[in-house]
Amino acid sequence: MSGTQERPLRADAARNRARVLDVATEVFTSRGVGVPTEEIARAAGVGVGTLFRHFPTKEALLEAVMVRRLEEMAAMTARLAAGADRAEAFFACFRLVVERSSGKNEFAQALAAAGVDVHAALRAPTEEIQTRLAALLSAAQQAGAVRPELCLPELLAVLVGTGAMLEQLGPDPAPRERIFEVVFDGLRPR
Amino acid sequence: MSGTQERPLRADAARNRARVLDVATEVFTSRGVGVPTEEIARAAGVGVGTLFRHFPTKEALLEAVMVRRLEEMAAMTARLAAGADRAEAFFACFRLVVERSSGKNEFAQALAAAGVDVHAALRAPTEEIQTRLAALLSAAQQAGAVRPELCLPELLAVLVGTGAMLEQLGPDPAPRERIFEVVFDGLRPR
DNA sequence: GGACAACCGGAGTGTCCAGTCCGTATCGTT
DNA sequence: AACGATACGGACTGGACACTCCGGTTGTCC
Repeated sequence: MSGTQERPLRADAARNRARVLDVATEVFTSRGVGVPTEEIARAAGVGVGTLFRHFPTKEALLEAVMVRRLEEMAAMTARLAAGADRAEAFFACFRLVVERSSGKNEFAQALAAAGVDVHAALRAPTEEIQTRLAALLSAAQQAGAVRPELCLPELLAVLVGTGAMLEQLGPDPAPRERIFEVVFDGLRPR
Repeated sequence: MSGTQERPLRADAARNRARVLDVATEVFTSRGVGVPTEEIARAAGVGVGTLFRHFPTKEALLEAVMVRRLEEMAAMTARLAAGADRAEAFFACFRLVVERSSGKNEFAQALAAAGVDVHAALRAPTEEIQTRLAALLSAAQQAGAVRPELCLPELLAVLVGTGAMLEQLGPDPAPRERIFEVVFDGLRPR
C-alpha cells in the first residue's frame, strides 16, 4: 500500500539521516519539542538544508522520532510478554512502558496541535503495543491479578498518568518505587 | 516587603483588567497556552495595548491566571478540610485538586520554560495548599486511611499524575470514577 | 461643565523560526 | 580518472507573534 519504494540512500546521506534522528531523539526528549530545528542540525553536524531534505517538516521529524521509540517499545513488550507468568508479565510491561515513555506525551500533544492525525501517523506501532497490552490485561485479569472492571482505555490513561507522576520526581529511585507500589496496588483487585 | 502600593484603578480599567483575566483563564485552559495574546485581547473586547498595560508580559498574564486559580483552590480546600472526618476530608480534597487543576501543569511548564521561577512567583498560594494537604495527609495516615510511608512530594506527584490520567479520558463520568477508585485504593494501606 | 490625568486602541517594530534555493562538494560507477 | 547523479550547507524568505508608542478618548474631581 504505502508507495514509498526507496532507492537506497547514498552512504553519507544515510549517515546524516541517522545522526539527525539520534540527536533529535536526545534533544527533544531532554529539552522539549520547542527546541529550534537549526539547533538540532548544528548538534548533528549538518546544515538545516540537509535536515529538511530528510524530514520535510519539523512534525515529520517528531513523528519519525516517535515511531522509532514506539517500535523499540513494541519489541521490548513483545519480549516481556513472552516469558514469565501472566501477572508478572503485565506488571513488568507496565513498568517498561511508563519508564520508557518520558516526554512522549508532550510529543503527541505537539503533533496534535500542528494538525497531524496522530492515530493515523503512528497507527502501526501503537496498535501493536495496544493489542499486546490488551492481551496482557485480560490475561492478568483472568489470573485475578488486576481488577476485572478495568478496560483498555483506562489502562492507557493510567500509563500516561503514571509517567506524569514520575516526571514530577527526581532521579532518586526510592520515591519512584513507592509510586509504582501505589499504582500497582490500585490496579489489583480489592 | 512587596512595594506594590496600588492606587485604585479607574472604573473602566478595573473592568477591562477583570475581563482580560476571565477570558485568558477560559481560553488558556481550554485551548492551551499557545494561543496568541492578540486573540485574548480581541475576545475580551480590548486592544493589545490595554492587555499589555495590565499584564506587562504574556508570562505575567499566565502567572496571574494561575495565582487566581490557586487561590480559589486554596479557599476550597480550606472549606473541605474543616468539615467531615479526617479520611473523608483527605479524599475529597484530593478529588477537588485533581478536578480543578486541568491544564495547570502545562501552565507551569510554560512558565518554567520562559525562565520564570515558578516557586517564587506562586509561593503564597501553593504553600497554603501544600501545608493544608500535608496536614490532611498525616491526619489521614494516623487514621489508617492512607499508607504511612507516603510523603508529601509523592502525594503531589500522584495528584499531578491523576490529573494527567483524567485528561486522557472523555467527559463520560464512569471511567473517570474507575480511575479514582484505582488511585484511591492505591493510596490506602494494603 | 471644564480641565487634567488616567486609560484606550491598534498600527508598527523587532525577533524568532520553519522551510526554500542554489552554488558547491561528495559519492559511486564505468 | 572522469563524469553524472546525489547530497550538502547556509544565506535568505515569509509569516507569526510578543511587545511598544502615541494620538485620541473617557473617567473623575472641583
